[in-house]
Amino acid sequence: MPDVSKQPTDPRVLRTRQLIKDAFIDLLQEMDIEKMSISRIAERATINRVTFYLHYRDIPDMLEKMADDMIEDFKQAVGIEPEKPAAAEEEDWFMMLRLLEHIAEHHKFYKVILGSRKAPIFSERLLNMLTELISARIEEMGTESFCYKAGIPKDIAIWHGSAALIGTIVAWLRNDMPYTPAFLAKQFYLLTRSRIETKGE
Amino acid sequence: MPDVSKQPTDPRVLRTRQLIKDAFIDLLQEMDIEKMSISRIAERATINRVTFYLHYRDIPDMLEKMADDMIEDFKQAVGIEPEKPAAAEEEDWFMMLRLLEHIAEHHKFYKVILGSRKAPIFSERLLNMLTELISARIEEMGTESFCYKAGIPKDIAIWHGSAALIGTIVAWLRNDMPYTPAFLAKQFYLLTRSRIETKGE
DNA sequence: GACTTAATTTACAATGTGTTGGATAATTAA
DNA sequence: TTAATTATCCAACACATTGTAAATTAAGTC
Repeated sequence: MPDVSKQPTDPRVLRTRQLIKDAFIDLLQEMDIEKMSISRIAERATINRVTFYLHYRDIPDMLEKMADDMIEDFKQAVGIEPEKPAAAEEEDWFMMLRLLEHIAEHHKFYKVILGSRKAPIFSERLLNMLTELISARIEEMGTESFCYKAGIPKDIAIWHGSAALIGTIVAWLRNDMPYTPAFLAKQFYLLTRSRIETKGE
Repeated sequence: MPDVSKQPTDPRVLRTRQLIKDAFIDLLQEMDIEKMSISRIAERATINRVTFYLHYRDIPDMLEKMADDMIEDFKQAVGIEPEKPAAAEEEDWFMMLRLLEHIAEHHKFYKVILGSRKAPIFSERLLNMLTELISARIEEMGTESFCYKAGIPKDIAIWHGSAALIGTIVAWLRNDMPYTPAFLAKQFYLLTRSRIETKGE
């Protein structure tokens, strides 16, 4: 069994996992995930089927670990982890921009992984992450937020906001990104902020 | 092969399909859809495995047809089909209410089918339906709408709105409906309408 | 160059798939 | 009620995929 630790260094392991990932993405464009099999993946990846089992228990396990990696890359790219209790106001806009730019940069991957209705795990994980993010935002704002003033329960606002965010991104990807990240970020900012600031009167 | 037409009348057919549907919903609560097999479904439904093939080609086909039925029931329950260019304003609120009440009435079904991240087909279909719905709404409003005044492209507003709607419903189901349909409809109305009316000044 | 570990090869039992042909039972029409 | 139709059951089949085990080969590390 190859190194299970997060960051394998052996080039053979890296190569194999990359081959598997590429093969999976490749196949996902051709067939439903239902018809996906370890045999097919191994064949497309030009590795022995048994080798697959040295890295993943089964396909769901593979998806799980790939989703882990995705979230990891995502957080790092968008720069969420670090400090930043945020400068509120425009900080949201910048984060949204970084987020969309990161997706645009790897759109080939994200379109297949999120856009196809085939592997819900990925959208699911991203939704969870964004939910935390938005949740933290709203929490930060406290009595400043629109929800508070309008008496809207926070959790409802969070459900609404995170679903709108991921849904907009997915639709944007499915339509082959007809707007620039900056433009879309601006529009989303308008759609969202108008709720939080405007009515506060 | 049993009657393929939309409304089979033979009680044997109705019984079998109901048994399959119940077994499927039942199994979905226990296991990932990945581990779902025709064998298991047939066993749980207390029908012969071969009988399954008399009704559905395979599992994806079964999901497809069940989703068709769901959308059909949904449209009928919410009463979308008929005329009603809508009285604008509060009409939205009433539709949202009927929609949530219908879901609440069959929450056992919808929670499993939508709430579990296992059968994306259903959420997908519902999303499409709601997208059409919201799309029509925004189209109706024309130059009255917030998007128009703020210069937000319609499609972005539609992506945003429909994703927020279905996402909120799914989250509501997953959390075991902590709010009444009426209350949630009201909150959603506030979150949405504030965008469309407020900033229009 | 020796050691370590990944990947390959071959093999096997177990399970699920999709399709037969014929028997049985329920439904419907005469 | 009888006779028809037709859904379901049953047994069996070839086939593919799965998950695991052994021994071997190849690549990477020290």
